[in-house]
Amino acid sequence: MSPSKVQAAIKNAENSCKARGANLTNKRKQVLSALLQSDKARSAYELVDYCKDNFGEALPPMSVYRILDFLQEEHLVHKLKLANKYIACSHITCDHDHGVVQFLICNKCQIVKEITINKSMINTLQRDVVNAGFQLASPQLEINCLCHSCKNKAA
Amino acid sequence: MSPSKVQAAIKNAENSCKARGANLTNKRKQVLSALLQSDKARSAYELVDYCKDNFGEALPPMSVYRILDFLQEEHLVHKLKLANKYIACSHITCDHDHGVVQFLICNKCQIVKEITINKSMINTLQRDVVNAGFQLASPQLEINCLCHSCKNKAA
DNA sequence: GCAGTTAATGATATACTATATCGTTAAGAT
DNA sequence: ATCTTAACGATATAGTATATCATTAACTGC
Repeated sequence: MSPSKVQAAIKNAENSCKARGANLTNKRKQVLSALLQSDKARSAYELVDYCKDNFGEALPPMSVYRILDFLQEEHLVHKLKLANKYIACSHITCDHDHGVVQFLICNKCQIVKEITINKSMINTLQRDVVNAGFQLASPQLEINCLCHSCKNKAA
Repeated sequence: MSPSKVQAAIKNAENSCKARGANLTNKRKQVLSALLQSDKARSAYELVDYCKDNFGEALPPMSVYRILDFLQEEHLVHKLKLANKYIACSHITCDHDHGVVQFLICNKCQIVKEITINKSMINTLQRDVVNAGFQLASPQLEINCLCHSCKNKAA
């Protein structure tokens, strides 16, 4: 994402936090912008390194985890459990309705692609899940995939 | 699963391994039966404890991981990445066609429920994924859920 | 402004998940 | 019987995450 877009997204996030009575501090902004700048998901320890390299901040892992918790509570960041990595929520920069977004995660290189699928599909799935006595944690699924480039390498 | 069913499943697994030129050793059987006996997914270290308690075997973690790798290669065990835990593949005990099985994983208690969904749904998803330049690693999805019991506790 | 309180961060320890590597034992083949 | 490979043991270490207690910063009411 371009620097100006990152700045805009941070500004939006700041306002959204303020509206909820929360405080987007400098360090929290750093972690969020590290995720916004990245085209792929980052692990907590990668964020530690990133902040050290780019902001000169010796942010310890514990702080990064705390900040990630905060950002998740504010719905600014999402944890991909399939990869044990974190991404900035896409709605930060684009809030008009795109349908239902799903995460495709490459099992090899862990690049993440977000695709939109038909809403009725998720509704159907949701019904099946409820019939089984469960409920969806989120309409966004994490889907184990292989990306095109890794598929070619594997061949 | 009842002890007799576990025994039957182990027997099937043994034959399937033999047919593929692999060897289902005693320790591998122990790990597999630990998973078959469980109604929920188990972590590698839980399996270490289970084998110690139930078979008197001091199976070190490294061995359990090796055995899990083997069992996955033989398609007897599946790793749930959402939970970092392992389950016995359901087709071991029941091989007739049930449609497409999906894993519902409770984010709180990590109980796992397998449900069957309409095959056309997965086909549609698959098409979307391919259009995005990716491919599904498996038709079985891991789905972040909340189970009924944990939902009630939370309320 | 300042004491009291809460929010944020620092520091340290430790748990949990997983892999790398090298050595040893057991099983099967010629 | 030796050779070879598969299986397993032992140890070290990497990677992910949480618990806990101390300190600092920010905010509140007076």
